[in-house]
Amino acid sequence: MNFLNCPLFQGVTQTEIEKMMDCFNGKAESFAEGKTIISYAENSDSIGVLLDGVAVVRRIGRNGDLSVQELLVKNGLFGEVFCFGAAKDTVEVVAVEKCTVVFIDKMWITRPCANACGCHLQIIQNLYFLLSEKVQRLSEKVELLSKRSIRQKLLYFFHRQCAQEGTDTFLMPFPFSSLAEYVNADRSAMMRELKKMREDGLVRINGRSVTLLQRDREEE
Amino acid sequence: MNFLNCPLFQGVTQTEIEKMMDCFNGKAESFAEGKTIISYAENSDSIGVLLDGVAVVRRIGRNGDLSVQELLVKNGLFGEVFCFGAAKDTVEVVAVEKCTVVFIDKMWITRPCANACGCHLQIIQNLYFLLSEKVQRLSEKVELLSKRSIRQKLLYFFHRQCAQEGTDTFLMPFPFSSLAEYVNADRSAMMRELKKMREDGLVRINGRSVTLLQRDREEE
DNA sequence: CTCCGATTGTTGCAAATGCAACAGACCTTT
DNA sequence: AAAGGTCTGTTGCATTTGCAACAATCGGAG
Repeated sequence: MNFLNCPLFQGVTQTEIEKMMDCFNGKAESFAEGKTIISYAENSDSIGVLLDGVAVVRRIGRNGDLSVQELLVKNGLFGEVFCFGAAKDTVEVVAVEKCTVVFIDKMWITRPCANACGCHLQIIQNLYFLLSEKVQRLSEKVELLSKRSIRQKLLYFFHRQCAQEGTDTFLMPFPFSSLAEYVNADRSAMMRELKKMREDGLVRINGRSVTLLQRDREEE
Repeated sequence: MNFLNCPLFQGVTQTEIEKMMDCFNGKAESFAEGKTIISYAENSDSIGVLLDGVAVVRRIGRNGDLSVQELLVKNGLFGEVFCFGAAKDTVEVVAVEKCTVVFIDKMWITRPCANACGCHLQIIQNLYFLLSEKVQRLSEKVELLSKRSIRQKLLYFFHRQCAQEGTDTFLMPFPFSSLAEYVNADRSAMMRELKKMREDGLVRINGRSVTLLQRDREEE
């Protein structure tokens, strides 16, 4: 098992991690496709690391409505949110393909362990960092979704990509069809708007390369 | 200064807190209306507790676009998110009215202090808990905003309220006009939809009391 | 090369939504 | 009682968007 690329263990050496595994008696478990890895209802008592495979986090409301909350891939972390904050409804982590998982007991996180691992604090800090990142991602998405029109949503997204790159041009990280999902709009409607924006001289699009043409301000 | 109602210090006694204040040399500072309490750019080095007053957290993009991220009231916490996760753009906390604030250095949070306060860990845990809650609130909002129609957004909101209460009736916690903002729709459009929903026998509305009439399923 | 699937691009039409404008209800203050 | 504010409720109209259906392009597999 290689933990080095796992964000949760950033800054901790492989040997330290393996030593630590005793503390929270962590052993890798396997789950076949379709199996429920863990279910957070009331009794949420551990978080987990997905060492291999793909899984989804899905929320099940009391009324049976179901929604996919997150997609987990190799090295992904799950349960960090539901372990402490008491979720109102059930959250399940389900294997989409064969998965290998290590669970870490919640208790281990909240107290120094008997062995007084030096890296204990490091991991708590990592956890904190990962949560912060998640909050920021979500805030950003809320802001995007709060834009009233497709055009505003697109501009918001484009500006953000550009800011990240530092230039006024960027390469789409995924196909336009996925962008439509992301901004929560119908694909054809989005394409139509994209065309108008091109005609209005707001953007230039070449394949997956998008260039923002400065001259627009005040999209409040 | 009374810290007892402050979520960050939950589970810690008043005397302990005051003793702790030495550790992170926390002293209350005052800010007049309109003043910037703190600005998180690169150099984010402390979180803060709003002991009194009202403030807003706002994000300023590189392009100058500004958006209010959060409203802080008495006992509110700020900076927990930006302190560690490196924000891409600047975040400011600004006093809306006269504010009293205590800052806690980031260092104090990440390491055990010299005095080895017993409650240190408790506070880190509280912080973690608060972050989890925030993630859940945001996830919920993303889910709501991802509904394609006003009707679906309203149903989602109503179901959620009912689930919380445990009944099929609940009292609106704020005026309908605010609900419109929350679901990110035009108020009149929302009222129109609300009327249709009443006509379709989905809900019954009496003043601020809303009753969900079961018979609907599959709003996917 | 050829076929196939995924992606991009387009269009007509119906439905949903935003916008503006207004009226009545209710509450508090003067 | 009168006045002013906020909240609720309504409606016409223009615009935006979703939906369905289809054409064109591209890239890889055989």
